[in-house]
Amino acid sequence: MPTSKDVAQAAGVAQSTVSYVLSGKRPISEKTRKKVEAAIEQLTYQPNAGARALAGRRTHVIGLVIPFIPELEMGSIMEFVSVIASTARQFDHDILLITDDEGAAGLHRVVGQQICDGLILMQIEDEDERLPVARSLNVPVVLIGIPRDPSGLVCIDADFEMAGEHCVRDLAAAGHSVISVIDWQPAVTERHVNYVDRFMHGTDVAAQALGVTVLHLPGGTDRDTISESVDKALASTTGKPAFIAPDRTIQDILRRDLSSRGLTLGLDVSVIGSASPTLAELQPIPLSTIDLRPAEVSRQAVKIMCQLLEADSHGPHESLELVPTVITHRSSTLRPE
Amino acid sequence: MPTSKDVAQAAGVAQSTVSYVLSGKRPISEKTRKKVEAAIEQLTYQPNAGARALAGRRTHVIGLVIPFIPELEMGSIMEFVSVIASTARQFDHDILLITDDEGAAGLHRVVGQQICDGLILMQIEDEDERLPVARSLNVPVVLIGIPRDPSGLVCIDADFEMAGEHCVRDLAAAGHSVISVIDWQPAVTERHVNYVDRFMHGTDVAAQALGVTVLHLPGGTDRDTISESVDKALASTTGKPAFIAPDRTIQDILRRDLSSRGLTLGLDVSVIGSASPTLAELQPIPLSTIDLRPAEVSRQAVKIMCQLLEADSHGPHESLELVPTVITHRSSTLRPE
DNA sequence: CAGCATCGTCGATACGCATCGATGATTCCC
DNA sequence: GGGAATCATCGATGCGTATCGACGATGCTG
Repeated sequence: MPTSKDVAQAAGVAQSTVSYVLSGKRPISEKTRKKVEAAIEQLTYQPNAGARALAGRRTHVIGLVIPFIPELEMGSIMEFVSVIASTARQFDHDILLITDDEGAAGLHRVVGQQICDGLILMQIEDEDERLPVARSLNVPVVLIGIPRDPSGLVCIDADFEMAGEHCVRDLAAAGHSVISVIDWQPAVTERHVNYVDRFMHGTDVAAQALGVTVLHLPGGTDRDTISESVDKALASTTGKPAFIAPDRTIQDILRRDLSSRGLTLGLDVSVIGSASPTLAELQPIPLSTIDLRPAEVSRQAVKIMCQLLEADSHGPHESLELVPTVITHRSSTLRPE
Repeated sequence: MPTSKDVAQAAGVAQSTVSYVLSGKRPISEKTRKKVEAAIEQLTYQPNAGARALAGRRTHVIGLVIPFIPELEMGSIMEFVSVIASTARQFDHDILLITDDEGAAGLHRVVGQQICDGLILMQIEDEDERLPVARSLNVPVVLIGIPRDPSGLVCIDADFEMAGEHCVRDLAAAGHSVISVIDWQPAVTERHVNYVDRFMHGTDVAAQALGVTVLHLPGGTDRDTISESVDKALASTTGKPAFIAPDRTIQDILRRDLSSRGLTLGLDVSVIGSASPTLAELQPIPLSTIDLRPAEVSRQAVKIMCQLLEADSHGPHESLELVPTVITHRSSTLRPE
């Protein structure tokens, strides 16, 4: 592997000059720059990351802490991971994967060994054991999700409250006076991620404002739970029923349950679910969805991280950003009157 | 951050002694070791990764190249990623994420900058453009998947041929004389990953050996394609029909199609699909599955990589490992006679 | 044309660790 | 009990880059 010294020699300049050509931190004459660039090209020189980190005190690596095999929702997690990684590259950084089975020790490790310049944490719980660590580390930390006490932390998430509001508003506009919200599955609610509460709160706020009724019903991944919830919903509804099922697994089960009762989506009943546009279109009856913008949340998370890194701010920061959600009408909801 | 020099000072020894205590590459007296370990503990010393990489010419990082948002199968990819990351930790390595939108240039980059000691590539296609690069890099590369020409490469994958064979054998044993194999969805087959061919070949081999008939039918993510395939299958079957649907998306559609025709799984018709045990059990009729062992494939990939790294073998290697698949009977297949 | 600021480049040093050769301290054997 | 072999430790050096101070060259001002 060629070093910057080799490049310097080939270009007939000092090693430091090569460094300055690369960083642009000092003026270099056009002539010298050309010579150096030619030498770099010819030797296919690439700076050594270890040496750069050692001398420059910057690794250009961001640690991403991913949840430990939650067995469910792997697909949506992958979307975050994938977008985070490619966005990081746009900011000239790489992503190091840290699995959550290392726990808080993992955070201390990568920061202590200076493998990473900063950390992005996913799947933040209400009372997350990683929070005290996040606050005490002297590197920037960005949370995807919002804990109960976000003080001293930098958080970003989809605006679940807005999402809940939008769903109710739209269904109310379509003429529904009773709207049933199916909860996320137990595996999610047990994890005490508070986006569930935020979503529910949004539905309540909208309901109150519009004078419609919102029913909160239990979710589950078995048919029976959903079936019971649908029973309850139908029993308390006069007029055509409406459902909001933000959990992807549940919306599948719900749709099947409704059609087995002979109810046609978009005709006898409205359903708003959550899915990528592609998947939503693929359904026999294209699904109206609330898009929680995972890609945009991921991009913002990386962007915020890189801003913090640039600001070189070791002191604690605090901010909270909510990404607006988008509701899309397809065929599974009644048309507004 | 404390350095090994600080530790040495605190313990009253030379810096090199601290290094030897940590690496164990030279004998150290019990007494000295204790002193050094105490100092490390007290200062919460952690070696600087950059310096270590620079001096030791080893980063302890493995690059993982993940496919670029294929929009489908994200869930299963995440399972690979997750297991690879935690297995790597067991071998004292970390995982750096490289998204495939960087293409071959990304490989050159991470190797050239010496960010990684080796690379694991996923989702290998028959004629993958990354193969020439993989062969020419002077770091170990492990492929998950098998290209058309695996010469000079280290490959690992599930034994799809065995999987195909097993499925047919089991259905034949259950009394089926005509067995329909539904192809993967076009999004997969268009990618020219050859596990599809290997699986199909396995089914043919078993069919020939057992004297049963195997029908290969097109797959798709829309109802109509599957429905047509089922029509064809039923038309050519005397006795009870049997289906093999290794594509996860397709098996869902297939199951629904069959029940809409009034056929009960495990009673009127056999279906073998592919799913994690958890998901398979969750179905209304628990699904008999062929397990393609993604976790085991991931573990092996990391293990092989670490062996190559240990052997310090820069020269090209060549090997091919197939992980045995496991077939599990649940209720969606007829019982053997 | 002397004096001074500006520009472009160089040499030296630091970053933190691994490793090699050397050196003193022990132990062993005849 | 003296020389060889072994053991435990130290000091010095190198890994490749970033950065700082210094310095010669150039341009400008009065």
